[in-house]
Amino acid sequence: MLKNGPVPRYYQLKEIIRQKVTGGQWGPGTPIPSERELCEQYGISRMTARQSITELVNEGYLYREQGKGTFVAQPKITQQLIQLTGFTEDMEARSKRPATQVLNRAMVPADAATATALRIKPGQLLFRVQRLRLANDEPLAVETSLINFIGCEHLMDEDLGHESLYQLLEKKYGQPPLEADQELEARLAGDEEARWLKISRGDPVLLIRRTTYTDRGQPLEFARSFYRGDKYRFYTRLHRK
Amino acid sequence: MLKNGPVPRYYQLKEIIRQKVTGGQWGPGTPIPSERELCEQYGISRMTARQSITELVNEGYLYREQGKGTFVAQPKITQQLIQLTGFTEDMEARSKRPATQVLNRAMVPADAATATALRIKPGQLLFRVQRLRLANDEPLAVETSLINFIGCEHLMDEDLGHESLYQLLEKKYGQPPLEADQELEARLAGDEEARWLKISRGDPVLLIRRTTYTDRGQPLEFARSFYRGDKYRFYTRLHRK
DNA sequence: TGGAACAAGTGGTATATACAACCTGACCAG
DNA sequence: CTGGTCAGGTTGTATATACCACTTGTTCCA
Repeated sequence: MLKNGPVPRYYQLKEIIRQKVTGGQWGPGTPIPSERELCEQYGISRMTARQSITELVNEGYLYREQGKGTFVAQPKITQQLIQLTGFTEDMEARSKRPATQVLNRAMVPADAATATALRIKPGQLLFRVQRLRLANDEPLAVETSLINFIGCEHLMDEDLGHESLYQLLEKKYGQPPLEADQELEARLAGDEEARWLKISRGDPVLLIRRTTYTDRGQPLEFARSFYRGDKYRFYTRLHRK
Repeated sequence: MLKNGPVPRYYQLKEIIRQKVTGGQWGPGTPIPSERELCEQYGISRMTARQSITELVNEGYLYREQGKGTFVAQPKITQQLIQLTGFTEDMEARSKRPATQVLNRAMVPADAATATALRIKPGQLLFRVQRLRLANDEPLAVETSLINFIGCEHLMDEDLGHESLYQLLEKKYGQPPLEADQELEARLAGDEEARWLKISRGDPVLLIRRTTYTDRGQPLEFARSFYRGDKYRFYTRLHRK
């Protein structure tokens, strides 16, 4: 019997089911209890149980077959790695020790490419920070972020060597990053990248351009990163239709 | 007033709203009619209207704010390009003329890495096809696909130079690809890739490893592709939480 | 003038109910 | 043995209703 409290019932049930799936209690391919059974077991209505299941289906944990039932999906390999994360969270998911070195920061006017990505007029003042990213004390990437929101100039006073930019944006500035579009490209390292990443000119690097959006779909950040090709792989998941 | 017919009402309303959003009739940031207004306008219940809106929110067209309303989101740049597509569909979305040249095909036993990706035992017979992919008559990628499902040996008889592998799997073999996990890595071209792609050894290439799953989460295909770094960018979208 | 209280609007959660569409197995007639 | 029908299970769609949580504007009192 689920309790009426601060946590919605559909969410309580969702977590119970997710536990059984990720905990291996219900293996891949096995049918979960039918919607009507769940109603009765947990003393909730069918529509509520359906909401729990629907969200888990959208998240890829379950799949439905009309007339037959709802089943546990095969777990995906990259389940953990396709979320929008800052560098710090990304490294922790890969069990590496992250570190950051701020190379420089300034308020700068937007150039044409940046203005297009952020959907603003060229020349508008943005906060720019360039950071060297390390994993287990080795340079892994060099990243240039441009941030645009009302009040972004206060970022000049933050300690971005130790505080997560995304955490700051969310908790302190009320600008939670929700989604990002990314473009990936294979390149050869130029002199500048090679120097920072401690590799040779002509070594392979992964160039990632990222535009980050808030929950309103408003562009918040445009970033350009060079990752060492020999030390970094990018994971993603694609969906049909 | 929505009709009761083969198309569900929630889906009819969903398409109506999507049209107004993508057609520019409702610009970004503008509020759409409230759920209660939509009920009345279209003669449906609130839960039905909610289902339409919920799906559009999940697809990124709208966003909700409790107590305020539902609004049109800013359109994303890569909206078209982040779906799971075969090479042919991918090129069409980029307005390039795709072509394919089958280099070889065979039934081969799975090696260790492939067996892990496809979750099968090493040594199991798989269908393998290696194809050169061209865009506007220029070599763009060389791709090796390994396919595993019961009956995959019949693929030996198909004309994969002109027929889409994904279309075949879906329409003729009842194995619709639904999702894929991908790994991307920047590399330097080796002699073999360089020869096929008409580039030089040491030029940058994007190595993509892809595992494709059916709607049951069953691994269906494991593919390894080398894309010319100077002619191809990969797009993706990330979500928080 | 300031602030508290209230009302009306929004989306969020939840219930109870009904029928349609689809799948499976059991049963029966030919 | 084959094929059709039917019953009983499943998910899919849809309605009507209720209350909660949150936002905004107004009203009114101190």
